[in-house]
Amino acid sequence: MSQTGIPKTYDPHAVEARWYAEWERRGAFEADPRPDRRPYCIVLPPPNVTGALHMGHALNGAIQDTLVRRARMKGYEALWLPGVDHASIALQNVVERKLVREEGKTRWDLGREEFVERCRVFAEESRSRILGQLKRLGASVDWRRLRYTMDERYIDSVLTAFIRLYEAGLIYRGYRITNWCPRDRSAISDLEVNYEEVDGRLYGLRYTFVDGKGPGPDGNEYAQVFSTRPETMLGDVALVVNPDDERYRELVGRKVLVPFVEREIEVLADPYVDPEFGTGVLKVTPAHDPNDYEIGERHGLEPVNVLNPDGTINENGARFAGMSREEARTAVVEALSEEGLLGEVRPYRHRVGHCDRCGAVIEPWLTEQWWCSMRELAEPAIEALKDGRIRVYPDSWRRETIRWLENLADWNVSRQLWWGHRIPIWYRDGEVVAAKESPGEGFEQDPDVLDTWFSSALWPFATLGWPEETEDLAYFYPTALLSTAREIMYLWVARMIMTGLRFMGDIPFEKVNVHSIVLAADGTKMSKSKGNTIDPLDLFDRYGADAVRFGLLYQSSTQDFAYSYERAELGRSFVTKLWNATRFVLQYPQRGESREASAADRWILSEFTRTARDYDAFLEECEFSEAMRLIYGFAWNQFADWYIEIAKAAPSPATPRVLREVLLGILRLLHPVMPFATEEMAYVLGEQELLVHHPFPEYDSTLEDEEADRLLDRTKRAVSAVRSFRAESGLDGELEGRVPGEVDEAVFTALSGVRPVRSLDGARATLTAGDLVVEISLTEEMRRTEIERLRKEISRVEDEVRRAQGKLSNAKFVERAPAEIVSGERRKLETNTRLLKTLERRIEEYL
RNA sequence: GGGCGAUUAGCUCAGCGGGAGAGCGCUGCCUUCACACGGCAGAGGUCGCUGGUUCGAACCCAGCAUCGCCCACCA
Repeated sequence: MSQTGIPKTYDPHAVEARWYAEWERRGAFEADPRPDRRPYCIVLPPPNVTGALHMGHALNGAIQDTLVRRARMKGYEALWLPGVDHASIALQNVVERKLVREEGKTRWDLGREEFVERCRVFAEESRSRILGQLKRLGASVDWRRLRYTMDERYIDSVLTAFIRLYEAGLIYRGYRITNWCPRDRSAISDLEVNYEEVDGRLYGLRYTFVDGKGPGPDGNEYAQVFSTRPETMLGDVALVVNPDDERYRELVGRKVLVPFVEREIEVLADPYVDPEFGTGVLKVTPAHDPNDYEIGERHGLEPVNVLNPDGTINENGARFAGMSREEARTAVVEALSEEGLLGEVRPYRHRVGHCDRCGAVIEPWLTEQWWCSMRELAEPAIEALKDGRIRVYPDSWRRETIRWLENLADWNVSRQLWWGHRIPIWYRDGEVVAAKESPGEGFEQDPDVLDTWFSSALWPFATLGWPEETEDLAYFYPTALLSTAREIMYLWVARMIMTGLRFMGDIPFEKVNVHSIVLAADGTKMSKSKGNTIDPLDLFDRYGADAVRFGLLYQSSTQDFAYSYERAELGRSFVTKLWNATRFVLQYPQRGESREASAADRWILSEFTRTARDYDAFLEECEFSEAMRLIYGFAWNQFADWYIEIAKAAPSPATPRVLREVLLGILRLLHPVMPFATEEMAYVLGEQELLVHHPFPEYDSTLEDEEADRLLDRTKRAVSAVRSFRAESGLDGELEGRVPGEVDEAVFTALSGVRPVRSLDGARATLTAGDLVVEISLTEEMRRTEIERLRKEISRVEDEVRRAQGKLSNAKFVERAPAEIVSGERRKLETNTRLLKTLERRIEEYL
């Protein structure tokens, strides 16, 4: 404790909870349509109600909160709209695992209704935890407007969207090869499959001829193909070779036998086959491979399905029926081997699809699903990205998204899950009706639910009331910005653009900020299984929410970054520094004179307003790291290190006023980033109004003062030169010296400890700092060391002169370099030449 | 197989055409009345490699190396 009665170190814990409650109590984050103000809206990417917030949420929360608080201070009616996502497949997975773990039951043991109820309850609990975490972060969201993808109005939006697309012919039902997850017993979309390299095997499979025409072209009694999934041979309906493959000309049209199932199939010709791969013969299993399905279509082959939804072999698999896919693979290979039908088995590294949610190996499988036709939806989205109506930071992601949209396949929107929005399609005796509720007696609803991203895709307008034409929607849509990690650019962002343009006739947001992914401290991805996750709440406890937020923004860029605790420490030190600056300013009387500002006063105001301008511009361009570096540098290195020191040593009548004004300005600039600590400091300073309601500092050209800037720049250099000299020579105490021209004499004298004298006789040190010279009187004993020092200085300045001369003597440089660069070199040459003469004169005098 | 990005001080990262920067760490001095989560002064980089463009390259271009990440139906 000090005389101010305020602790030296800022303690975030009590302060944070207190201010958040106060902001809420005063409705500081509430926003409603107001015609007299411009709207600014950010919709929070809804966290999944599956668990807790992670570092990505913390970073993105810090980004959004910073932008929305800044907009609020700038006088916008700023709405940050919160919400959570029911996360269909993810939540179902979590609940299913819990069920097995705690009760040893599956979802089928419970039945659909009971299971969905369990999901609902789990979501409820998880959701309240997440909301609490958002408050800890300081998120300035309007809690009155909290939305949930499973609340009644939202469900209505989802069903409306589905039905409209269905009626427009953009949603249709169709048999296709889909990505089937046997563990979830559901189809998933292309985007939910992760391909991983695995070490597998290529098995040689032999099919004996059954047409009695004798051996094949290679003299064998069989045709051989290579497959990574031998168990799928049970569903083979043909073999194919390339029509141009000379080796197999005679093979086309012959019949072979599929072992075990005893099916006779034909060898066909199809250009899809690559003669270079394996034997150049391919087996065709239309029900279990997308390419085979296409080949089957071309040749009018009937697919044979050999799998059950859970991945076991079905009745078409003869004696393998009932086995799991893995067991069947082993068994088929063994059986082939016994019958002499197994060819070469080679190790083979290839990519295998895994379920994004549960990790199970995906089975391409022929099923009937609901599809959303994408081309018509994608076109306007591509346009909006191309013509810049939607800007993306960084721009490279705009181009990536366009590319993705241009190559977009239809979207499988149905899932054979229980937790989610039930598809609003009803059947009765071959009749199919799209309706939110049962169209009448005897209708049965489609059992499937919608892809969770189908509902998320409507987020920016469904949360504002769509399909109703609400005032909110009219006022806040299109929203200002969407901030997200790039992982969900396609999964979510691209789809919001498509649905926004489709249903609202306008883009959903003007800007997209694609932020970094926060990696673990070792530079790898954080994952629970690796145990390298960092819990933001732990960080808040250790460093305070403001420090963590500052650290995250300081490190945020377009590049992924390994989380570094140092950045949180940096933030914490910064908060403490500001806290102590506040304590310092508090010692001054609140009423300051407004007249008689010194050069130093004018200088810090000039620096401040420029900082405010550039800082704001960085935030506008989502350059958070740059913005943090800038404000940190100003507050610490200019305001605290120089101006506060000047205020102590050489104050003017206006200094108390300027100190307070600049400190408050810094607090205002930083409030969006570090809301709690800055609010507390403003409060401690006696500000009546909540900082939340203060105006954001604007650039004021009348504060720019070139003369003061130049004077203080020179003064600071002169002071530093003396300090360096003191450190090197070990000279303490007061010195006598000549004040160089064009420096603030009072400041120079006070901070350097040099007492000004008119003229110096005898030994003296000649210090240089850029273009200025400081002379300090010395004792005779120091003459020797000064000569040494001067020699070094001379050699340094000589190098400078040579460098400039070299450049200027290059005719091409003078001719082709921009005029200001050339004149800049001339100026340097001049000042250094003058400096050199001075130094040489001194050394001559001493020798 | 395509595409994108990275490689800068011991560490984590900025800078992206005109003389190499920050934080942490390190060295020396300073317990001076805002702050030792501090002050002052320092040390420390042939900016991955090889070519090219340019009066001038860490920065632009090409190639190479290493490491990431996306996308793609080769059995």
